[in-house]
Amino acid sequence: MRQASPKPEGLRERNRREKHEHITNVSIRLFLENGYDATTLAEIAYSSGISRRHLFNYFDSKDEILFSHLREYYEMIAESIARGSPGEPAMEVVRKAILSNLARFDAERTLAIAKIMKNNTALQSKNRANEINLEKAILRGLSTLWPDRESHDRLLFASILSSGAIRFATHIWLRDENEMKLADCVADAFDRMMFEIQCTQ
Amino acid sequence: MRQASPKPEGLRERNRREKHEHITNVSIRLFLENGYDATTLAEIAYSSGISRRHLFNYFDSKDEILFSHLREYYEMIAESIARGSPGEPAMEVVRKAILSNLARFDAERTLAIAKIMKNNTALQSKNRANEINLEKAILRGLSTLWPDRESHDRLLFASILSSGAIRFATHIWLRDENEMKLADCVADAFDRMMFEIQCTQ
DNA sequence: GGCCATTAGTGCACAGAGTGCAGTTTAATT
DNA sequence: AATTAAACTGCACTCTGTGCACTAATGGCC
Repeated sequence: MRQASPKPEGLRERNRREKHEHITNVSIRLFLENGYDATTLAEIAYSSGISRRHLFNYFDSKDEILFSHLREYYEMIAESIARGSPGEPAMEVVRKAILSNLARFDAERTLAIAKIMKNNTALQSKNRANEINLEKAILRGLSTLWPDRESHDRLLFASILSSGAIRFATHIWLRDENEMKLADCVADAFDRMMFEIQCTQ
Repeated sequence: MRQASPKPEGLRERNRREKHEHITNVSIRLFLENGYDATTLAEIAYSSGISRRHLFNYFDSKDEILFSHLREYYEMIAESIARGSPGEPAMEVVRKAILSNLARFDAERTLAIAKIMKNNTALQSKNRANEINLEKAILRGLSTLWPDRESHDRLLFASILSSGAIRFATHIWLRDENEMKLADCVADAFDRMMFEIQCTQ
């Protein structure tokens, strides 16, 4: 182990992270006020106090402003899965990883983004496209835990089912807003699937 | 019943369909030759013998050129599911609908498009986003078959699982190109899921 | 402190996707 | 033949995203 992982985080790194956060917040506010399509990158840049050109040093695209915060969350999931117990069924490992990382899930921001996506089918599609990254992260984690090549298809299958369960849970959670806690929705969705599936490992 | 459904298909309608097909073929050829990103709509229009502006009377966007042919296929699936037997488990109805419509699935075009998407992650994402339409179509079909509101969540769950199985099947089929028939891949994927799932209906 | 490499940040010009609009041509209907 | 709707074109425009050349700020190092 080389120097563990704390990393002192330099001033520059911190500034960057904070500005990244700032731009995201400004953007979400503008999206909520005027709609996603009607908000141009020029406006976002102006309201954030930077040049339009410089936006692309923080986000690769307009969509990324909404979805990039999920990237590190997905990465955490992958790592958490990789640290799971190989004796358990794959789905159970994923379930535990999701539930144990739920505290780090930014529910408030997700709710705001869901509001922005409402009535914008193009954005919903992009959101869906982004979910492929969750599935890939799950698969990556599972493949680390069970590196043998012959189990790859089984793990792919498990990652598809898992991300399906998560999507189902999120859907219920967003629909019955505030009626259920996200953790319960996720637990229910996995329960439902685990109950119906005889996970033969 | 008013006039049934045969519809004589007027000359105009037919011309439109043929031109639609023609543009698609031209585009796929260009995409294969020069890549998706490097092929502009202006080139496609020129090679198709129409104006760039007029392309948008056939396709809403560049992506649509690749994905629109799936639209009517998905619609067939939905109708086929809606005609299923309500006594069977939902997953079984979907499985039968997929398998019985497989002859109408344009495998050749799908292979070409898969080739185009290879090494283009943005396009893969868009492809993934498009799959939400299959899931919606499945859910639509199932909801027609079981219109009672209280089973909606169960049907949503089934549509997520089904489209997951289809995606798994397609993945295997594309990976082991020509090694297995698509029908077998689909059957296997559903078998696998139906075997592992105790479909309690 | 002063030098230096790196990173933050700007401005400009450009390409390509997609839209609105005003207009012309073509084809089906009566 | 006249009418009407659809096919089709051209133009000007907006917005996203990129390449490039450039300046400003910052951290490390002597």
